[in-house]
Parts: sequence; C-alpha cells; structure tokens
Amino acid sequence: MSQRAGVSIKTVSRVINNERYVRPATRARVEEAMAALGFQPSYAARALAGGKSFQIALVCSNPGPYYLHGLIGGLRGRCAAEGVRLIVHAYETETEELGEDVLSFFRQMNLDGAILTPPIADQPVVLDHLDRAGTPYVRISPAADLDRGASVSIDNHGAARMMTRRLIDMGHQRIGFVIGHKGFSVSEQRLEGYLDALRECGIALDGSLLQQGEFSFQSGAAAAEELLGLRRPPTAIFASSDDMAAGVLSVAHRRGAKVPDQIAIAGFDDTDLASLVWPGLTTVRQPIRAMAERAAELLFAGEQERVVLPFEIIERGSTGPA
Amino acid sequence: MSQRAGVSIKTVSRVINNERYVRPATRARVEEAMAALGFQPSYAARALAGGKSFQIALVCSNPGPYYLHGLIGGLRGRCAAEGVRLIVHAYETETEELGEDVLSFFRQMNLDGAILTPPIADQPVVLDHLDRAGTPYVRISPAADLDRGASVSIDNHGAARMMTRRLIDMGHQRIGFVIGHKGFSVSEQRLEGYLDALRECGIALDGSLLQQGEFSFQSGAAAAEELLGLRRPPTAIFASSDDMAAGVLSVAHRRGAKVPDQIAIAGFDDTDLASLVWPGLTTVRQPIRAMAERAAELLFAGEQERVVLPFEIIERGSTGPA
DNA sequence: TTGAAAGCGATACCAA
DNA sequence: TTGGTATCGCTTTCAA
Repeated sequence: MSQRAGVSIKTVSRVINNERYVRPATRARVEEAMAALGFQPSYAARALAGGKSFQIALVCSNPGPYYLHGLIGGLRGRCAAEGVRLIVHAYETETEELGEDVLSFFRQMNLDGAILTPPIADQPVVLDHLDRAGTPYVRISPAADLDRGASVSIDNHGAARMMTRRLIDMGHQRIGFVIGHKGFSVSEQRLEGYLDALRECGIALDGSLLQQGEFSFQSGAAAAEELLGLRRPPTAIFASSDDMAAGVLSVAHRRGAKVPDQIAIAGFDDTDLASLVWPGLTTVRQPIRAMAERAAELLFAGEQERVVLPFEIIERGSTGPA
Repeated sequence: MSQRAGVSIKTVSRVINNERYVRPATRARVEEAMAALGFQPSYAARALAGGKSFQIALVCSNPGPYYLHGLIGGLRGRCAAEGVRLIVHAYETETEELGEDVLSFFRQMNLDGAILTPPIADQPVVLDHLDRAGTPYVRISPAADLDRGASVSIDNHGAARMMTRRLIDMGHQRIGFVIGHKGFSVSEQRLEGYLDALRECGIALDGSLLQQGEFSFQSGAAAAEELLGLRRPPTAIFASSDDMAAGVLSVAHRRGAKVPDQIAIAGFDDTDLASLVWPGLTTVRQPIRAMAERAAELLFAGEQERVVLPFEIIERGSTGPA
C-alpha cells in the first residue's frame, strides 16, 4: 500500500488522519493509491495504537420505541459526520446490577464518548469511572449532580406542573395521575410537579388518584382500569409518559367514555406523534430527537454545558370536565 | 497482571477465551487475580490480534420506531449472552449511494456478523463482499436471491392476499391500498398480494384506489386524504405498514368517518401494539422481535437456513362495508 | 498443560 | 515535510 504511493507507512497514516505537514502532492498520491487499492484502514489497529475506539455508546435502559428512535435518529447524523460508530447498549433495568455491567463495558471499549439516559445517568460510580478514564459523556434528563459534566434536559417539574394547572384551570378537580417507572428521576420530577400544582391550587391530594406505572402502554392501561373503576372516578387523567397516556386513552375508549368530553387525558410526547395519532390527547412535547442532537453536539465539541431545552404543551380538542 | 497469578500472559489469554487445557487450579488463580486487579482485557487488542471484532452490526434504513425497537429488542439478549456488541448502522435511504457506505463500513470493522434489512439486504454487492470477507450475515425479509445465506421473513404476499380476501369476503368491493416505500421489496410483495386477491375474486382494479406511501404516519395520512376525497371513496383501506395505517385512521377520524362502521381500515403491525392502540384496526401481525431473535440465533449458530415465520391476522371490531 | 516469541496494523515520538 | 522504530495488548504458533 505505502509502496504503491512511494511513501512510508507513516505518511499514509498522516493522510488517513488528516494531519498537517503533508505536501499536497504527496497527499494526492497517497489518496490515489488508496482508492486504486480499495484500501481501508483497520479500525482495530487504529484503536489499539491510537488509544481511541472511534465508537461512542448510547447507554439506555430498555426504552420505549419512540424514545429509542428519537435518540438514535438524533445521534446518527453527527456520528456519521465524525466518522464514529454508535453502539447501542440497552439493558434491562430490573435484571442487572445497575452500573456493574456498564462499567465493565466502558473499561473494555475505551470509548470516545457516551450518551447516558436515566437511570444510569445518575449513577455516581459510572460518572466517576468515566471521569477517571477521561471519557467524555453527556447525560440526558439527569436528576442528580446536575452540574456534573454536560447534560441536556427539559424542565420536567415545570412541565408537569403547568399541565396540571391547565387541567385545573379548565375546571377539573379530580385528576388522576399515572406515575412513571420507579427509579427514574423524571418520574419523581413529574409527580412533584403534579403535586405542587394541586397544592398551589388548594386541592387536597386523594391518594386513590395516584397510580404507579412503568412507562409502558400496558401499565398505562392497567392504571386507567383502576382509576376509571373508582367509585368516584377522575374527570381527567395525566400520565407521565406518552406510551402510558395511549394506554389510558385506549382503556377510556374501551369503556365507552367519550374523550375528551367525558374525560380529559394528558401525557407527555416524545415525538410529536402521540398527539397526532391519538386525537383528544393533550401533551407536553418533549423534543427527544432535538435533545439527542444537542447531546451529540456537546459531546463532540467537548463542552460541559448544562442545556435545558424548552418544552411545549400541545392541546387537541377541548378538555373541560364532563 | 499475569505476575499476580504467577502465570504467563498466554495463560491469562486462555482463561479469558475459555480455552481448554488450563488446569482448574490455574484458572481459579488467574480469575482471582483478574477480579482483584479489576482487570478488563482490551477489546481493541483482542480484535487486532485475533482478527475478530466482538461486534455485529444491525444495518437498516431509517426504520420506523416500532420496527427499530423490535429489532434491537430481539437482538439484544443474544448479543449480550455472546459477549458481542451491537452497532446500529442506520442510514437514510435517499441520500446515500446504496451499499458504498455500508461496504466501507464492513471493510473497516471486520465484523463478526451482520443483520441486514431491506433494501440493503437485497444488494448483491453487499452480500458478495460479506461472502468474500467470510462475515456471517442474516437477512430479514429479503426479496432477491432468497436462497443466499440465512434469512428470516414472513410470507408478505400471502398475508396481503389473505387480508384483502378477508375484506372482500366482508362485502367490500372498493378497497383502497397504500403502497409501501419504493425500493423495498416487501412493498411490492404486499402490493402483489392485494392485486392477486382482487384478480382471484374478479374485481377490476381501479387505479385511483392505489396510493404511494413511504411507511410513515404522515404518508399514510396523505394517502388517506386522497382516497377519502375521491368522488367514489373506498369502503375499506388497506395500508401496507402499521404507521401508515395509523395515519389513515387518524385522517378518517378527522374527517368524521366512523371506523369501522363506515370504513374498514387494515394494516400490518410490527409489534402487536398498533391493533391495541388504535381500536378498529385489523392487522397482519408481523413478529419483528421474534424475527430478530431468530436471526440472532441463526447468526451465532452459523446456520444457513431460510426461516419463514408465521403471521397472524388480528381483527378488532366488525369491518363490513357501510 | 504451560510458556516464549512473533506478529496483528496501525500510531507516536523522535530524527532526519 | 517525511521516515524509522518502538509500542499498543492481546492471539497465534510452536516448542517444552
């Protein structure tokens, strides 16, 4: 290969890595030779010698379809532009020693960077390791140690609070709430937003209106069954994720309740699609894809900024109480 | 590291790779030392020396959320069990020289395996390269060279035909059809199934009932606008993907058509979710996750089988013509 | 069953 | 601006 261009192997390396101090003519000769021979440098060798891996990892806990899609879609372009591969490391929240597996993963791969989502994004051990190893990382929707490293999020507490107040302003007094998956800080933040709104409006909390979910369609449906089966059912239900809101909606339909006339349903929306697909749903639009894009930007620029992206409330149809 | 256990570096290598001919006592000593020192072998070095990469790639063209989620979910477990990382190589169908980018990707990574989805799964250049490089691969829903290598699919033609016949049996004569993304063979197969069913039942094809889509919610909605705006609108619409069917359903709702009383809507369903989430939809259940699991199985077992998984038609609500 | 030595294919540092 | 050489941390081959 290097002979074909009449240069040393080191010069080829310079061309590949776009280093300075290569005479244009030389560079051209090398590139010509590379093209002619269909030469592709070995990533394994470059990784070993250079101490880089040309790979970044997206570490997330079995996320919903839209969430995952948004993340990958947002990261894809920038990764390709940087010549870096995206490794998706999805793990089951329940079944693993949180962090252990991820740690050994990091140690072995010597990654060029990592994008972390909750709950792993809030594990100090993981962040410690990354810091020690000098691996840049960006956290999405972190809850703890907010000032640590770069992160991208929306104001979950504020969004849930605003949505709840909106429902209250429309006249709803009994508002069911489906809590997000345990262990996810956004779940707590959203719950707190809901509770604060009630408190501010002087509405006493009715514990029976609180249902635990786990971010899935099925868990939203189950929660709705409980809520709508109550002796005094709520006139509105606010689910803390889009998949759960869809589950609630589905059950409301099945039970013959008119949405949104008889019952208002609100949720979050990772993709702007939920509110389109399921008419009658009022949602907080969480721009996952934009968040991922921003995260990639921070990662490759090496910035340590803490970015809070704006959310938006998207309303479809009237949502006053029955 | 090797000193700590009092063995040569080679023996450590044997333990790591679980090779035979290591005395149990020696193995134990090495493992103890590895644990004590928190030793993690470098993937880059193992990859370079061993000619493997410990990585497989999922190559797919910007797929829908549920499709992607199903694929990754299906591959995840087996990859983890095999100690292999999953690289997601998603690319825009439109913007790239099909195959070129993927080829150079393959050449550089020296992958341990690849899972291919259409349309890349049907590119002979890509398969040729993989064969030459000795990289095992499994194709999902391939259309061309069906006997080449391992593959997993469902009978798309049969499914579309059966669904169409079912609609006809219910009394529908004017059945709109939303064609899938151009360049995807499954699009053609499903279209052919639809056409064959019409032919078999002696129904003349009305070209205005055929709409081109591109597998997205939006394109399904656009197609529905066209179809429902027709002077003589169809009494049923069959979309060749779940996202498009959802788009059709949404437009039908928006235009005040009662589903399924005034109009029947059918589609495919990659996750069993569409029919749950969107009541009134009759779907062909395509078990993407199961397909991915099977693909991983074939890949790691090195089998060259051609697997055709069964589909299922899931009906919700009556779908007779208005 | 274990070890010694020779790569794997690039990069990095220092000379030229 | 270019080249030589050690080096990265393992696996492979062959010998013991």
